[in-house]
Order: sequence, then C-alpha cells, then structure tokens
Amino acid sequence: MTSRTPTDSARDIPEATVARLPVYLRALTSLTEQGIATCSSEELATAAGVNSAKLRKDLSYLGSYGTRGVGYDVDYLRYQIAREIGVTQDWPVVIVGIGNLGHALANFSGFRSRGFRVVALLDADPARKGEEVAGIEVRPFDEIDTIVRENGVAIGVIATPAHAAQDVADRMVACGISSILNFAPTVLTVPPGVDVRKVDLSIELQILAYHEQRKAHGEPL
Amino acid sequence: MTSRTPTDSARDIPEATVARLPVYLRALTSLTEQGIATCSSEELATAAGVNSAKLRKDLSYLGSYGTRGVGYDVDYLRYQIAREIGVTQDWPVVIVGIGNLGHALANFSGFRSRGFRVVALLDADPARKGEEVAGIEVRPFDEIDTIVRENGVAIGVIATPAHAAQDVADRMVACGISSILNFAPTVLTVPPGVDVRKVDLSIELQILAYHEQRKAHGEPL
DNA sequence: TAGATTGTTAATCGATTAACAATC
DNA sequence: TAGATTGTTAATCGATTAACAATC
Repeated sequence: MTSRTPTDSARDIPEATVARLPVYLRALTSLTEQGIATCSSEELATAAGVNSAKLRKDLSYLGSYGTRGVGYDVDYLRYQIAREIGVTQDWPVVIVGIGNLGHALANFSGFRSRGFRVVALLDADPARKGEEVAGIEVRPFDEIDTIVRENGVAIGVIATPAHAAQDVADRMVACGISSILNFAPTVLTVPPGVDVRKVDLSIELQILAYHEQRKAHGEPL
Repeated sequence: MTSRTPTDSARDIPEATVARLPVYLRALTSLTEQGIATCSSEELATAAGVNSAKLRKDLSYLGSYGTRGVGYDVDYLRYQIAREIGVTQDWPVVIVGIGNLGHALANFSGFRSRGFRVVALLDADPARKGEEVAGIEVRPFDEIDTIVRENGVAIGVIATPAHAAQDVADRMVACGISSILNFAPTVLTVPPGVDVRKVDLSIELQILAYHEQRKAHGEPL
C-alpha cells in the first residue's frame, strides 16, 4: 500500500484480489456452518482453493484482521470481507430477458443469501406481462425507468438474446444503472464509469477445449 | 516465442491469450455475417472489445496470418483460430443436473454452433428418466460411465446444487472426463491433469457490487 | 519462554502497452 | 514509390510466490 489515511479505510485493492474476496466470503460461510470459529490462513486457503501466501497477501489489502500465532476469527473476518465488498446490505437488481436463462437466474436462491434482491423481471414481450416467475411478476421492459428510480437499482442483469443486448444496455445506462452483468454472447459498448462483466458459456467451453486438445496430443501437463 | 520446430505448430500460448481467442472467433463470425471479407487489426480489435496492440500480440502467438499494409482475411483467420482452439470438430459434452439452469444450458443454441454437442442430460433423480429437454432424453446419472465411453466425452458440465457437485466431479473424473465446467457455487477438488473452470453468478455480482459501492462514495473512476 | 502463524518484503513471473521496423 | 498495417521489441505494469521478521 502506498499511502493511507485513517479515514479511507482501504484503497487500491488489486482487481485480482477483488475477484477472490467473494470466494473467501463463501469459504468462511461454509466454515461457520461447520461450526468452526477460528481458522488459519492455511485452512481458509484450502477451503477457498488458493495457496495461503496469496490469501494472506489478499487479506493484507483489507487490514490486519488476524492474530499472529492464532489465525482468524471466522465470523469477524467474514464480516470484514462482506463490508469491504459491500454486501452487508442488499443490492436491488433487475433481470431483463425472461427466457430459459432468465428463469434460472430468477430462481437462483444464492441471490438473496449473498447480498442481492431481485426487484423486477423485465421482458420485451408485452404478452408476458403479469406472468410470475419465482414469485416475482414479469413486467414490460418499458417500465425499467420507473422501476430503477423507485428502487434505486444500480445493477442490471442482461439475459436476452445477443441481438437485443446492446439496446437493453443502452436503456439501462440511460436510466442510471452503472453496473451490468451480461449473459448475452456479445460485446457491449458502454460509457466510461459503467462496469460490465460478462458470463459466457461458450467461451468457457472453448477454453476447456483448447486445453483438452493439447492433452489429447500428448503434450506435457 | 522461445523456440519452435516446424512440427509443433504453435506452443506456449499464454492463458490470457487463450481466453481471448474465443472472443476473436466470435467477432470474426460476426464480420463474416456482415459480409466483410477483410479487416485490419484495429477493426477486429474494436469488434472484440480490446485494443489493437493486444490483438496483434495475441495473434502473433498463433503465427503470421495477416498481410502487412492490408490486414486479415476474415474467413482464413477465423479458420486458423478455430483450429488452434480445437473447435473445427464438435466436442461431445454431458450436462449433469437438469434443474432450471440445466434446462437453460440444454436449450442454449450456442453449443452447436460453436463446436459442442450435448450427447446426454443426466439427473440423479430416477423419476426424471425419459423426460425430454431440448429434444434430448434425460437419463439417470448412473449411466454416465457408459455414455462417456460410448461417445468419447471429454468435457462435463455440472449444473447441480452445490452439495452434489464434488461427488459428480469425482464420478466424471473416474470415468475419464478431464475438463469440467462448474456452475455449482463450490470449490471442486480434482486430480492433476483435470481442468476445471467455474461460472459463478454471485461472485460476478459481488465484484460489481464492490466497484458500485466505491462509485457511490465519490471515489475517482 | 517456545511454538505457531500472521503480515510484509522482495524476487519472480506473466500480461499489457506503445512504438516502430519490416514489408505488403 | 508512398501509404498502410502487420508482427515484434522493449518498457511498464500488475500478480504471484517464497521466505521470514514480527508478534501473539
């Protein structure tokens, strides 16, 4: 860390570390459920699937939440990481595109338990209005402005076909959403200040295929 | 590139590059569909959402498939990348866990068009035997050994609840699968030589939440 | 105190980027 | 030839890792 004042509690956390914090959070939750109150960096690292040097380095960006010679208090560390990520309160989320994938996302129970709350399901097809999925009413896409404003939505999920995704993203940005999780297999263009993350099934499979192909040809591991 | 013999056509492609090749592939397909036969690194980079220096560096690991002063032949480059990734033939794939997500995956049309073929849908619940999803019969999980052997399956997709995922992975590995795409929110332990990639909705959302939280607090972008 | 384990340092490794020589 | 654009170099930046001093 270069410089820190007491007020800006934690700055400059590397992206690679940010991406692992949710993994640590989950591992800690799992330890709590097993009734484990204290753990070493070695134990937590194993539960999270990383090595302990990386874990300690990552945690060092947040502060000093362990005790030398002892380890970490599971609940305390869990809370500190949750606070750092920002999931001590719920984030309202909208899902756009209620096809097969949208259905699956709406029904995903991990949402609620991990700091997110689906406030609306939106679909471009007006005929679907009033339909209910996972106890949430499907509403017309045009209502997005109202819904975002009324609920203070900052995060949007795109589960539409590829051809519709850019328009949906534009509309999301226009009504104030500044973080987008995109499941549509297309590159989105958004203004600076808007974060986009993508989840792409066929890209993941192709990465596996690349390595698989090399295994098959007798390459060294 | 350190050293290459004529026979080992392309070695030592960095992981970061491998992860982007599918993105280039998609961008090239899209250019073809637009009737564009030739493109510069700048144009392709824009379509893929990266900068042109990175694109050229990435392509340089595969070989020299462009023409200085001219650019790339879209179809030719597309084929070369597809060959490098290994998606010039179809890869047989099994999906385990036919809940909401499994349904969505089974119906995902991008599978077929991008080098993969779902040969079986497997579910632990014997009552679901005979059910049909996306024109594919749901079969009991126990038949996995037969199915993998008969179809030469190397890639498995796990779409089960978290608590079942490790058992499914063990069973996949036991019958010869060496690449796993895991949608269950849990860390999988597998032997060396087996590749696992994970897709995790709540982790992606938490990464967005972290950045969103900082925006809200007036941090610089 | 002795043993254990954190938090940090410093070295290494890998990825990105800008610039430009090569060359169509 | 002149203009355009690739493929490569080298510098920079960020991530990982091992080792260990600090300290409970």
